[in-house]
Amino acid sequence: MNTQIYLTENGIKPSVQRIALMDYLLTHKTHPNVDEMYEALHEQIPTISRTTIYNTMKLFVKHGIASLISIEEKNARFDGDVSLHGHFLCQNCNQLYDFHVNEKLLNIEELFSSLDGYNIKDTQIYCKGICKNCK
Amino acid sequence: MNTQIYLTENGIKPSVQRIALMDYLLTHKTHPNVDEMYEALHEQIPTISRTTIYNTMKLFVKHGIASLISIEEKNARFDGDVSLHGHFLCQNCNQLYDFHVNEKLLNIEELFSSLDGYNIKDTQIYCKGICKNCK
DNA sequence: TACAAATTTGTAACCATTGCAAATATATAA
DNA sequence: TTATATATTTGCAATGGTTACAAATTTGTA
Repeated sequence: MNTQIYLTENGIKPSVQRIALMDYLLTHKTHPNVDEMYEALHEQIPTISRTTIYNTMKLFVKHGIASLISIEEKNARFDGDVSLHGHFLCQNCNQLYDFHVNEKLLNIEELFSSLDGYNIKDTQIYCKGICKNCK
Repeated sequence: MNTQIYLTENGIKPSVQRIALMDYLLTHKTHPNVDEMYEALHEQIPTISRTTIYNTMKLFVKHGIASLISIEEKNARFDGDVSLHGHFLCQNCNQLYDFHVNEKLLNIEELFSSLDGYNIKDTQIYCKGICKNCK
């Protein structure tokens, strides 16, 4: 799917920087932080600034085409996959894994039965512990 | 239940500051941040410092008797209720609500079926949106 | 081409959190 | 009790991720 069209369809005017950032998110499932995106895009867009990345991520999150992952204390991470899935942070190797959430539990109404009448815009499921490789 | 015994049973040497902080967490379900705890305890313990609160919260979290809630970008919040439940942040009034998670879904194995072999120490479920009062 | 609006950029500030060493409190041994 | 070692607390300085802001650049439009 064309990234430029994807941005436009989601109400975001495409620019060189925005396209490059969304491309990066969609092709790197590493949940990058701002510094990692800066280092990665610096070569192809030498003038890119961290402020632009912060602004763009905020814009993406507002329009629902990126998720803010706040599982790490220090850094915000971002994910271009906005389908409901969980994130597991290994407290030993610091790697961040996606994990699948059983489809039959995706029914938010049932899972969060006490939130009737609340307008839920974003759901995040975080786990911390030790991963298989580090055990 | 006596807070001093509760700390001891969880491997934490009780001190005036630690007891006061755990007492505060257990009697105030407001998910306070460090500043709020500092302001609240300053009167009864005039010498208390923010560093002590940070250190103590880290200790509580490590021993599993408090949860770190990182749903807000700026501030860390803490919860003395470590049973699995969700947190909802209203993006309008900024209030943080607890919400009940259906008991039959508490089976982590089923919910997180793809995390077999991982040692899960902490699970957090966050939602953001607009609360009933603000709609 | 000229002008207006939107976007990007760099720098300075902000501020929550941590590092660190001195001060204080607590536990232990003689 | 007194002396000594250990643990805890404290205040201040430093860190570093994020944001504010205004200038510079790019884009859209007439």
